[in-house]
Amino acid sequence: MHPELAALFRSLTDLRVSAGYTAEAVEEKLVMGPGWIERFESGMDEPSFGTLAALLALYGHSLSDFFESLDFGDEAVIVDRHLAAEEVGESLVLHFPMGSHAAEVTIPDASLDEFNQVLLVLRDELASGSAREAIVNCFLKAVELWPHANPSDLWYFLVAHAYQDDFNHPAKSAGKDWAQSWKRAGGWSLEAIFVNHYNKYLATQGIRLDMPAPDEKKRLLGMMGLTSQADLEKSDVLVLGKAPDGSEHPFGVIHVKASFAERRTDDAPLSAKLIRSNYVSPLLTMDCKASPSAKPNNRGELGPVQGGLEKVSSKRLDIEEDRIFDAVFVYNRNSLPTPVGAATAARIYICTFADPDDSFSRHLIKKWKDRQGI
Amino acid sequence: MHPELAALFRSLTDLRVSAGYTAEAVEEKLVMGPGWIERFESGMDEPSFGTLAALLALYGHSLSDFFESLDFGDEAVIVDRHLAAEEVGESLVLHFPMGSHAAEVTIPDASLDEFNQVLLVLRDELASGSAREAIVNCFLKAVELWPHANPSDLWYFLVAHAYQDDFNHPAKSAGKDWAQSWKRAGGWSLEAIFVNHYNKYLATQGIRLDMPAPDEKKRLLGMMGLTSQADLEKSDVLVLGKAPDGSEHPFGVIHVKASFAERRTDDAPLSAKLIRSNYVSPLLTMDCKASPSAKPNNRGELGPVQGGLEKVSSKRLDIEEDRIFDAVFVYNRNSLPTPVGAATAARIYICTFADPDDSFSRHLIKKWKDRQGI
DNA sequence: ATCGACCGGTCGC
DNA sequence: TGCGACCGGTCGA
Repeated sequence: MHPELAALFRSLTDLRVSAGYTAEAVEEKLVMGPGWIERFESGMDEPSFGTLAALLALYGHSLSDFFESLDFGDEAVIVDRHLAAEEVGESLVLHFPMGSHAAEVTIPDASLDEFNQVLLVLRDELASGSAREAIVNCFLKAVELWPHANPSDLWYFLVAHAYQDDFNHPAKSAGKDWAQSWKRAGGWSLEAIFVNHYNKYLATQGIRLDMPAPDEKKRLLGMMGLTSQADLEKSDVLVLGKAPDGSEHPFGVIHVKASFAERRTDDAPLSAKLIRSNYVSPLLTMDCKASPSAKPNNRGELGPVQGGLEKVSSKRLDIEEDRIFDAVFVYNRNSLPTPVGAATAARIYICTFADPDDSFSRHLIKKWKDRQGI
Repeated sequence: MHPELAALFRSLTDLRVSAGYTAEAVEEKLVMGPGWIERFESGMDEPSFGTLAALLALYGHSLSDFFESLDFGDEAVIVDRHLAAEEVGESLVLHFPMGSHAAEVTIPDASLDEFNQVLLVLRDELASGSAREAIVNCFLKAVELWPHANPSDLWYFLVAHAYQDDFNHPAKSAGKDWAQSWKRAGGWSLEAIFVNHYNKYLATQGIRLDMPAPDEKKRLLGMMGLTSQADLEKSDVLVLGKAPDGSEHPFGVIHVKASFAERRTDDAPLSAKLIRSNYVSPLLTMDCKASPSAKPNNRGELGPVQGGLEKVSSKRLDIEEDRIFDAVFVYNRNSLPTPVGAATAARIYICTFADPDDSFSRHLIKKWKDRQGI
């Protein structure tokens, strides 16, 4: 909030006292929980026009009286946005609300100009095209400009919050719950991001990722012996390999998740079937998770590695011991991979978007070669 | 929005035109998606103070000038709330935002006075006690006052929205994301509601529902042969029965869900183990689900029954064919139960909160008797 | 402090 | 059209 506006709201106290009301009396009159009047008067929260008008009416004042003394001075008046950015030295600092905190996150070696390029991709494509295209292209622009940054941070702190800023969307879609919309559109976009990022390189290896339409998906899953409705609904991205004779054969399913929570077990039944039939069944995840904080740390949910003194999370054990996926590829640099040499049932790898020739590609290539008996 | 305030916002058009700006030019200057200026000027959306101040600054005006002509006249100025109610004839009409709609839902044979009693329970307990107690007591008050109403509607349209109204909470918790808070606190409260509602009656039958602390829960699950960490984390409410010698024995787990979505399969592995060991493993659910609409219909997610012409949902088949729970008790009068006489693997029953001696209680009592070999 | 499960508006099919 | 899976702030343990 602009400091002059905050100062003006502080003057509400005098108006209230002059009118002979205690804060509690006003809260009771307006049927509010305790403490709201104090918060408005301290400038901590901004009342809506309706609420402010109701308060002033109670105190015998008008909105016009009230704003008479307001002078923003030389300081720029800025629109309040869900996500704002500033350049600090060589870094970019993102500002956004997180729970009750005004959070800030630093993207090193990044400029405001680059930030605006990334944001512009989102805004322009949201105005003209589909949400999925907008999110995919915005994120891919971000990892292209900042290959050194943590992809999970760009996803969780930048793209997610930019998407949830009302004003980045065309006004015709106003009223949407952008947090819920992000879950749907973001989750779906993430699948497309991986397909988009890996396919050009994988094509050189005779492999292709695909998100086919339901009928084609059903046909391909059928070729892998998966015929249930649940398998159809749970499978995200299919993996296809080209045989020496040029024919294409499905040989696995990629599971995609922005974050884990308890939802990691959703895909387990399908994954178990794939693994039993010697198909690939890896999970690709941003492993986004931070506690609300003024300086949030996107530490992910996988926790410490096995063999140390700290408690090992059930999420890590599901993978490294129970092998609910045949491998997990995490695009969060803060997450801890399975240590090299550890004898686990399945492994966690850390990846970035810097080069598609990475451990995930090699996982697919190896399996495709193995299946062909080479 | 108050009509006078909407009229005032419409005057923004003149100020903008006088200042020589097109709507598009302002959107570009303030880095907004297309259409926002028109929405503000049409009174469809309320700008924040910061946004309004930025617009007026651009047009060479001040907030004080702007509000000078505002006169609310005789019409009452009311605070804008997330949930509002009015009495229409013998009914209560609830108003709340739902997606881009201003939604309304009618509770028949209910008064504004009763509504305020229900709301007061919530507000007072949120101010002084825990969120769980507040939600449990608010809902139980609602079903006590309105036993004829659809419990799922009271949960989903009344308690949920009342909880998500910032002003029903003490201001010290401002800034919370109440929609997310509702998911956590509401889901947990729902378990307590069932325990609270059924335990008095079940005690007369030697049965008790319990939500024990982790150590005790672990011990009781162990008695049923459930020792994994996942089973511990997934089990909500335990069912205990009293043997003729007075000793208490766990004989099942109650699964509780406000709504299904894809999350219904989360509990399936635990439930399968319980069923194999001849323990009870029912699901209790509000089956809340409505499409966003001006007149939302909380139709639930179970869809049409088997044997008709319409497509049967996989949610229904999971239960009636795959028996992922040994029975499902739905507190939504709009949901369709398994027809009497249908030969299904497990059944869906509709319940209310009018009398705890219902099909759910009988399900537990029968199983406890069977297990004792009576 | 860390770790866990809670759920519902969204939007493609 | 209605059904389906998408996910993250919350808050007890």
